[in-house]
Amino acid sequence: MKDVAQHAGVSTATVSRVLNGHAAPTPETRERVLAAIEELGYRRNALARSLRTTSTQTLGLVISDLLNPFFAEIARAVEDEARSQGYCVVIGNADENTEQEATYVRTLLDRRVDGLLLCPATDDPGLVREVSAGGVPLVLLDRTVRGATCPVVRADGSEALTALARRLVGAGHTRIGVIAGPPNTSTGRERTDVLTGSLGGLAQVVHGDFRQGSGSQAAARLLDDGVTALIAMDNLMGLGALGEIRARALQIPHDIAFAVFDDQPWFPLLDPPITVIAQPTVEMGRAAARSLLALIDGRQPDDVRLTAKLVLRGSLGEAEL
Amino acid sequence: MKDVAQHAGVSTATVSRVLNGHAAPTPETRERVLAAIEELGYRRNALARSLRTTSTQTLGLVISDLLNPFFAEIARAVEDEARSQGYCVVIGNADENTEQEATYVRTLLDRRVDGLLLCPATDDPGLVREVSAGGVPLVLLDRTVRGATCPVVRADGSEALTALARRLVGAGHTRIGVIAGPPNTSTGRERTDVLTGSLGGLAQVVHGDFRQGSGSQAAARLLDDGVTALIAMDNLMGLGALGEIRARALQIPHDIAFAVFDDQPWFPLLDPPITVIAQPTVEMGRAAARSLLALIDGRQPDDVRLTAKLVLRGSLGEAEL
DNA sequence: AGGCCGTAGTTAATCGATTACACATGGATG
DNA sequence: CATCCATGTGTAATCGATTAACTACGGCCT
Repeated sequence: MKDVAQHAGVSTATVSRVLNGHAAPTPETRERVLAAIEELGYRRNALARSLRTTSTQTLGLVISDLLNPFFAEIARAVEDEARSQGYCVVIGNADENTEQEATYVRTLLDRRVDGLLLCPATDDPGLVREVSAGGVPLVLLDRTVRGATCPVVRADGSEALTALARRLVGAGHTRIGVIAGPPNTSTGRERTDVLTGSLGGLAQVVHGDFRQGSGSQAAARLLDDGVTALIAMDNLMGLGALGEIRARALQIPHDIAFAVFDDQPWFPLLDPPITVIAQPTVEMGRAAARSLLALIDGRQPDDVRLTAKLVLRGSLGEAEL
Repeated sequence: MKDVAQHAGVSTATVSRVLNGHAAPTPETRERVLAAIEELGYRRNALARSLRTTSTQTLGLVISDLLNPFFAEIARAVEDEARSQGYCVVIGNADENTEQEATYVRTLLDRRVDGLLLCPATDDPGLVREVSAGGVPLVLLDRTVRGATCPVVRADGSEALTALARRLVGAGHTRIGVIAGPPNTSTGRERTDVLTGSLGGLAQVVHGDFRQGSGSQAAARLLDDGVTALIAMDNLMGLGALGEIRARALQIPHDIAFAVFDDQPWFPLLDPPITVIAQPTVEMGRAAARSLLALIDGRQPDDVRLTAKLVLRGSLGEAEL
């Protein structure tokens, strides 16, 4: 910057003013400065700027698993919204691992992100407290924690799940396998509670960890137990379950009715296409980013609760008639 | 930091020494400092540190499309490797868009990443030159640009593609539809050249843009033209093509032979399972991160060329006998 | 003419770290 | 006993920006 100033025959203060679009500089000086910048190929050091202004124009996003397309879509949406407001997003991948999650959150705080979006790996409020204590704006996304005091953005699947339950019961299923998420995550617990609640005593629950492997194992257990319907509580466990179903050469829906929480572009391509509960991922991501930016802005955004929708495609068989 | 120093009755220099594990401080002073840090909940400002040391311990990764699982896997691998060496990764999503790509690259440079991994959207060397001119370590990943002078990490599909071509020809296919990537990307061009080359005059090529929509459109065109085999040059276009095939109620492999470049976890679940050319995504990501770290370290890593493998699963029909 | 004001630009303090250099202390050496 | 060195710590310059406070200049009013 000193070089630019010298080159243009002004002081660094003037260069800074030009760069920040302040009122002061004459159009003529402005020109000279811009020319010097151009000529020297100068780019301002964002680190120094941030140090001085205590604003990085950066949001942190810590998600549970980058390989899960659900989170990838969310990340994408967050990024879009943030960029449109001049913010940049740093993504941290916690891998459904509490320790890695904490490490990432701390790294992001150390780098002074202006705000943090977190999809907590568990419902333990420890980490959230730590962030709040540091006074950094925080919004929870998809999942919440016990006694959360910050804004939360999530999808509500209750309606869709009860509708699904009603159909299964109506079609005469009496042994319904539920591949549930981890009970120490809000989404894992809530979805399962709603579904088993509406199924009365017909549900058989096995807990997985929101990953493919646990999906196949859970499916194997439940199929051994003789269930006639299988519901996976997220797309990765659904993928695992489908693998197990295929390995046993079972026909959907004839041998087994099947549905998944989370939609994926390839679900309609299966035969039959898979019935799902679709979450509005893009809207979730955008809403979360907006809430966080509002918070950074000093406003106090409300919680956002979007609704997930049951999409019937055929994998439930007669339950869809 | 001043507070910590005061609290421990030492100078900031000593605090800094403790923090950086320098030899100097007495075990006893060290203890006092650590206690003060603990008590005050002090966390050091990474911005200030980076400003002074001119090292951010951060790698930039600009990928073409976060929603493409191929890139998501790569990102994941890069991140793993980087973290294991104490580096953090900032991901930028270019969305197969040159302008957004340039914006992201510049943002990352402004934030003084220690090195940059780039999956270039086109083979235009402009942006690469700009980065090199700035003296920032750069490694290209998956794709290269014309006249690249920096290390490149990619997968070589030539062998797999010729093997695939041989099988198609051997099975008697005479009209083979190729859903190609954009000709201004190295992967788009090279894959297509190899395949059409080994197919003699039997190939019919339609160019897509590595996204789902273009895959369905290209498939529609080619199917209208009466091809008996369809090869998609990446997984998203493959997804689109499958949609079109399904919409027309065509049977694979009876009505149409089908294969895709890129593997995906759900390909084995289709009926029949889809034959693919699988790229070693994880190894690519790790290798790229390693190369970049070597470059940052002042070493001069070689280009890395891994091989993609043909995985036969049944969607080619008799071509697989 | 003298006082006042607005404008364009400069000087220098500051953000929070790192680190070269200076300094003090104490034990070993000639 | 003076000298020297090793060791642990403090002082202050520095990284590259922003910005409050100040100066210089010219015109306007009375």
